[in-house]
Amino acid sequence: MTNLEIAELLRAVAASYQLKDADKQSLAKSEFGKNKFKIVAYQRAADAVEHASSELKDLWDDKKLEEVPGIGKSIAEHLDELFRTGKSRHFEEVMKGLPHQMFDLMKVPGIGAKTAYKISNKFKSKFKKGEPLKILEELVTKGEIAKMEGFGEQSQADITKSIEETKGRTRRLLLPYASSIAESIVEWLKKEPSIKEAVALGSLRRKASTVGDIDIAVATNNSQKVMEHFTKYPKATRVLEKGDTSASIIVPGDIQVDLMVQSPDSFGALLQHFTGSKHHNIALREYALKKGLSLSEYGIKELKAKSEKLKAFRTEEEFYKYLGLDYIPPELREDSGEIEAALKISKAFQGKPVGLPHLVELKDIKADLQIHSDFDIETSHDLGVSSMEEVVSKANQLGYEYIAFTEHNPSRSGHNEKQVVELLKKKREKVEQLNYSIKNKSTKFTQSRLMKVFNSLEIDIMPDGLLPVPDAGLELLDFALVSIHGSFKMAREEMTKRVLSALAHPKVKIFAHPTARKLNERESVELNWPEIFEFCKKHDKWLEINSDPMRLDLPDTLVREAVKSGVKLSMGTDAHHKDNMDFMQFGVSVARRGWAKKSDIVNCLSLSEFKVVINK
DNA sequence: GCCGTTTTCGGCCCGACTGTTTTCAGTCG
Repeated sequence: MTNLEIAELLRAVAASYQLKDADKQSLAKSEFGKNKFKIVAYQRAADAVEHASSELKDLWDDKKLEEVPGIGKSIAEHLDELFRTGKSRHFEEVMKGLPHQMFDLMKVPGIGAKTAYKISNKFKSKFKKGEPLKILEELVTKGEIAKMEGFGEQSQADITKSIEETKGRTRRLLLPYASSIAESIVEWLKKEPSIKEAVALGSLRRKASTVGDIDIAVATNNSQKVMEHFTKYPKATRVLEKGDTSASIIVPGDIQVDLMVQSPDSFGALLQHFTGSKHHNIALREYALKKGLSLSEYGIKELKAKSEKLKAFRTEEEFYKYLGLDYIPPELREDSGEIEAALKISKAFQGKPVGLPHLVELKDIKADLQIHSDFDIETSHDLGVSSMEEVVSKANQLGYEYIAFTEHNPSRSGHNEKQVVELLKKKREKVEQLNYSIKNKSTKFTQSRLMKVFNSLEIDIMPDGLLPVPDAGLELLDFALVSIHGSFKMAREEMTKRVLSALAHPKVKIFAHPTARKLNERESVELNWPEIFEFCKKHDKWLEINSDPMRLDLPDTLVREAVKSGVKLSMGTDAHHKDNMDFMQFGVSVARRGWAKKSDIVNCLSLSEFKVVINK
């Protein structure tokens, strides 16, 4: 079972408990609502599973299920049974008597447990044949839903539109795409004079690898006007909600855009609230409650004070400060220990330096360590389209001290070993020429800040762990990257062996895009990460953070693990065009989300420092 | 059902919006 399937199962269990609570007739009054927190617990567990960095099955193999926050003894036991026997008697017991189609209906926004139950129960026989969502579509088309008690024409129409939008919205948005949508909406908002500020928040501000919907906060003293203006966004295909302080629209691509407004005086609390994550906010509010404070998007309330006067904040910094916390950068707000770390008093806890890390920033980056030029060495995969000279000039603009050219290795079919070595000789000569020009500040490079171009190569890791380049070819390189480009589906231990065998070569320094995932397209390969980390640390190998927005690989959660293990990271844009070198910002966001500091990243070393570590 | 540097018992975030109700339940973020 995949993590997603398990998460769906846990949500189904949560929904079942919800219905049990609601079933007043079969329960004594004292029983009513007693599952309230169990429901929350199952929902939290579902979220945790969905966002887990490893396959749950692997964690189960290693007996580490309970290490996932949100999974305790009880759920771990049920999952254990599920993995061993293929089912859990407890889950089945809880869901007994409920039409299983209802859990499919709940995937439609606006349909929760109760609505789903009512519909699937009423049309039991119809749902028996065919796909639940198709049947639901038929029902709304025939006008059957509007006839039900508690429903009407409006709710039926909403369901119709939601089904349609669900179909269009199967993928999550990559960061650059989400940013551009948000930018154009912010631009539209700023045309309304009463808007003092408009900022995109949510997962976009936290720089999550993908974005589900777009959240925007506005500071204004005239929310009425803002609501009018926002819902008239020319590209909006539907207005989902429009209230006094918040509204939602749908834009092309079936993407939901949520807006919240607040007065400039209280804008800090709204920024904090709407940036999330949901789990960060819950944890923060629980922490505040213990101090007798209640948090919301409006500000902070003293619970004891009789007046319950609300304290307002202009900025987020003031908001966190009032709680006795250091400012928590948005990238860290995932409820994964950031609140504890931001607690000032804990800084000297047990003599260990805790506290928040000083996260790496884009300006700290002095190099790009994966770039593909158009220099043709008859590669196994796609060549770049910019010349080495164009890349060098772009690197100068970015203020880098050094870069590495990492074209793919010459294809193995079509070349014998001797030919491969010949091609690599050609490339080495070219790089040497380039370095000569840079060093002597030839006319093209008079302003050059860039001091060195490294001769590298991105080499396929063959299924047997061997490299398709002979030693005589590897000798020509300053260092090499290795990466997986085929045979992705391999058992974890076999895959681990494959990778370690390739990494073991002395010329190999970097494991590039280590999980080989492609967002929305391809899942990660399975690897024994603790073993990989241990090997890298022991042998001075580096894990790449590939900054291409469709990869972002290592993923943030694994970056965090790597950093904890003391493994060094290398940043590369994987640029196949000089303009793609701007992707570095996305890689830096991943590094920050993984709590990486400057010292964790080899690209932050100066050229002279880098020259030392590259030969270690 | 989960969780813990004021707790292994006794807590568990806080609010907005809508439709179909006459005062709230359901859903969402």
